[in-house]
Amino acid sequence: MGKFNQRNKSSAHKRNNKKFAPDPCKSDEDIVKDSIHLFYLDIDELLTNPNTTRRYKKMLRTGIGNPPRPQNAFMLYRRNQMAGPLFINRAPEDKKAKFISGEIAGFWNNETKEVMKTFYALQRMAKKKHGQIYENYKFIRNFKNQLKIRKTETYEESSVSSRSSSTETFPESSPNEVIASPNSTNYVSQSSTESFEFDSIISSICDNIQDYDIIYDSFGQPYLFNTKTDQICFLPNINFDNYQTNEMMLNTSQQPCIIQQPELANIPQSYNELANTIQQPELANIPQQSYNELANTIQQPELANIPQQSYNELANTIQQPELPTIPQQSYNGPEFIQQPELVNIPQQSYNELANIIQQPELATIFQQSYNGPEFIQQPKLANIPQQSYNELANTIQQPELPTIFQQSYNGPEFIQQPKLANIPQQSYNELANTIQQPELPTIFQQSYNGPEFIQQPKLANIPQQSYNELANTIQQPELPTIFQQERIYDYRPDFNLSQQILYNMLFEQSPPKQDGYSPGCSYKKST
DNA sequence: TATAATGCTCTCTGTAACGC
DNA sequence: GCGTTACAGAGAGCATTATA
Repeated sequence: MGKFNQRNKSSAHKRNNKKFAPDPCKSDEDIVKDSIHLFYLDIDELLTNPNTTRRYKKMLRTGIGNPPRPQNAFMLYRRNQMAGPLFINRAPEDKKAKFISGEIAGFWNNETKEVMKTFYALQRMAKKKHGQIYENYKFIRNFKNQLKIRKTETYEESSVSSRSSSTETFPESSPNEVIASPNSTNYVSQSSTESFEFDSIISSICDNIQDYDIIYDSFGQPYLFNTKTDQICFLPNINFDNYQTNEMMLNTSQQPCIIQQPELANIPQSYNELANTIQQPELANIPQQSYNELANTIQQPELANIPQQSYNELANTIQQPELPTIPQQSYNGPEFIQQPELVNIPQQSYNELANIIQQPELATIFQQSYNGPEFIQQPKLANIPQQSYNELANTIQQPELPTIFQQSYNGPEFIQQPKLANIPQQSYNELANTIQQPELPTIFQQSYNGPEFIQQPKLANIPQQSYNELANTIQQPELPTIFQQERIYDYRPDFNLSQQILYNMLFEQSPPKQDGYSPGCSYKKST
């Protein structure tokens, strides 16, 4: 469509907008409710920006992105039409968007005033809902020249390191300085075959870690820099990308984060609040609604195949057929809220559970988990079917599983320690690789799912320390190990960022190796 | 004038597997 | 080692209207 036409239609829409202004005698909700227009999507679903879009998926992949704009009347109309029988069963060759858009535009322009009025009401409702989800959202236009700059920045970022989302990360390390360094006399080792030197350097780091920094050249290649001797060491044996999460967390916890990218200003507010709490603004960009897609993105199809709303299938996946006895709605979203008959958690049932799994000391933990203030203040969330936990305990014979599930409902720790919400969600990949227990990431994902997260952001705050403590209690040391790889709460305050990364690399269990970069990346590795 | 959604097509880039 | 080919993944473009 040409610019000229678009400008003409733009003026037409202004007329329409005035024509279909809010009705002072009727709310938008009533307008929609009274409409006889056929809706092929649930109204609530229609009003919500879909999570199947490319921008959403990109945000899942990169963790960076601004909230989508609220849908306008035509977009709502088009989306509804696309879900209708006229288009949904159409052959792929007839589904080209360029034709469909025109076709739907034709429908739109021929619609009655009543239908138009309905969709303008929906537009206002969508905007309202959008405002609830993304508080303080403000649309920031991305001009073409800015886009070009941003693309360049993105290219450089990707070629430098996926860890470094901004240049503020390492202001003390100028890439130019570093790239010249390998040619200098201070350069220690560049060949991966020089393992002896590498080992000796690592040994030196262990003894004097505070003398070292990590610096990067313009290709993103990390080097070890001895601040006392000014020596630079190439680190061929360490995949720094594995420590992305650690660095991100350290970076934001120890250094002020300056957001220069305009798109970051539009972080959904609900995530903003979370991020503010945990002092990790970049984590706010992680879409929390869909871990299936995340699993798809991270190329772990087996994770993606675990339906999050279904414990039956989960149980099948992990080959524990007895798990289907877990009432599924109790863990998930609106269904749970809409089933008021599931009331009153008998406290002793958790004692019994603990007894059954032969760890009486857990009884206390369980009771706390289910009796926090939220339980009292949010009675509808208390609707956890009770006998199910008994049945679960009777059947599963895996004490850690019920424990994990219950964590999802948050004990007092959660309320009293909101800052412990720092579960890096991008790290499910590494988590899944590490633990090799597909049910565990799935379980954790449950904790973040569903509308409750958006509507009740505090419910997302799973206290991670409690996992460690819990895991210690039940004598499953692998659990704290898993989480420790993903977070650093016990970082050394006397270390700077680089030293902390080194510290974690050297003294913590190495995360699984990953590909250096995925196909399609338009940058070359340094040689 | 970018962008909200959509699904297809095309282009670009990197990698692997070949043959020479 | 070099060139070619095939493949995969990512991203842009298209086409629409309304909006900031």
